[in-house]
Amino acid sequence: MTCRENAEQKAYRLIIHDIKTKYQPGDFLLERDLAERFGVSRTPITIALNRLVADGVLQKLPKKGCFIPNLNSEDARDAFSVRILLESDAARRAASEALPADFSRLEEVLAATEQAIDSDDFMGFTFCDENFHHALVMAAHNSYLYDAWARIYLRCNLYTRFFDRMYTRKTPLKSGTLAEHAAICEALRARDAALGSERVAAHCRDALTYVTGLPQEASA
Amino acid sequence: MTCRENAEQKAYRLIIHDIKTKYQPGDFLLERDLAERFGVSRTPITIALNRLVADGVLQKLPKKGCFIPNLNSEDARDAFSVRILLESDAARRAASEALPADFSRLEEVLAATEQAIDSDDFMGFTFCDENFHHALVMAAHNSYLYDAWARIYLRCNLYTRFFDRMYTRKTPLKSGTLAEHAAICEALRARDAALGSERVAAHCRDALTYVTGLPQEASA
DNA sequence: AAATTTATTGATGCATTCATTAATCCATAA
DNA sequence: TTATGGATTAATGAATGCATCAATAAATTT
Repeated sequence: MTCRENAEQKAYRLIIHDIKTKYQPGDFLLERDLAERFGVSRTPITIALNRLVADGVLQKLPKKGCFIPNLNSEDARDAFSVRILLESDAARRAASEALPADFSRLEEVLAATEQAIDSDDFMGFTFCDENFHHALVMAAHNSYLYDAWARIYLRCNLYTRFFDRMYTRKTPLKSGTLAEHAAICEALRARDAALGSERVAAHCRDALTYVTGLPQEASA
Repeated sequence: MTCRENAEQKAYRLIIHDIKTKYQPGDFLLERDLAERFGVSRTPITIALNRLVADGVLQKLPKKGCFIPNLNSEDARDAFSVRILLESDAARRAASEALPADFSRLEEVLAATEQAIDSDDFMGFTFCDENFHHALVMAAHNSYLYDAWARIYLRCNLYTRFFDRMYTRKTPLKSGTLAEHAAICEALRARDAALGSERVAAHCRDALTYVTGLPQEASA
């Protein structure tokens, strides 16, 4: 059991949170600043930043530091195409591999999503959305697939968050998302691999459209 | 330009080399030992080890350290299935996206492979084999796809190396590999996405068979 | 005045030191 | 003989200090 949280793990988690909510493309993340704000020394910050560079979330210049990369719509398409490839394949596998516990988890998340929508809780909705996709890919029961997917999903997610903030959307909490999630779940329960993977692919394409179907080109 | 190599980058590179040639599943990698042998302090070693844990190459126990995970044939199948998914998709994209420079690079590697086989140079052959697959995925011109692929390829490669060493193979340097690589290249030149991706998938399945088609179950 | 050189500043890169903790060994008692 | 408990050891976890380098500002030269 990995019970207590490391300083490095804490730093990793908090930095991701800051990236999602505080920083924007082009910003440099200063080690000393992060260390002071998180109440740790520079060492665990350095380690966490290097992990994020390896994750592709940050870029790094020697002796200059780590920064949020500038992203264009071509990047978004490339990233989402990999996510679609992995996540639709996960659905294909989940259709045959998912266990009762996986379905329970998926429907637990669906219920929480519904509740977040009812309470008009945007943060809660976003959290549930992420949880659903994680639960979906975990239901494929392939840890290598999950690892690869989780990385690209994190990067895709950052795009979405940046665009959300750029246009200050507190989206209408579209119940469309919930319906699509439920439809995916239904296909998996029916053990229909082709339908499940196609519904996931379509759902991810929607997410890409949500990101790129906007006036953008904000960066170089 | 990222010209000179970092202590951390050096550590990362040398640790991977040691994993491929020196350590075996179950072994713990001691930071002090690595630091002394590489002539650096513990700090860059710690960072490199954490990257390798994030890569999935190593596992980590709190206050115990990093070790080579024990792998079974189910792991190998799961890992290779992800590699097949990504690499065959890369071939599909490369069929339409590859530029003249990409074909030049691929054929340069093919020539080097032939030379390594002629000189009965096992190390050189292995190096060329890796280079071909890297060049292939790079020809897809999707950096996100390349990142995801490179990670899973590294892990698959480690399996192969471990089994090579476990059975002390200095394989006959099968020209079969070269022929398959050439056939893949040919399909890409013909801009035949379906044929290219199928040939890549078959080639990767062969690699999986090479790893799992052996008396094994050597570990828990 | 413009350009080039130099000094200052502030950041990362890395080594070192201290703290923490898990495993081992050994002595002692049941 | 076996189990238990404390001391020891050796490893990671984390903080600090120093070196290095890049960017900026200032000063000097052309």
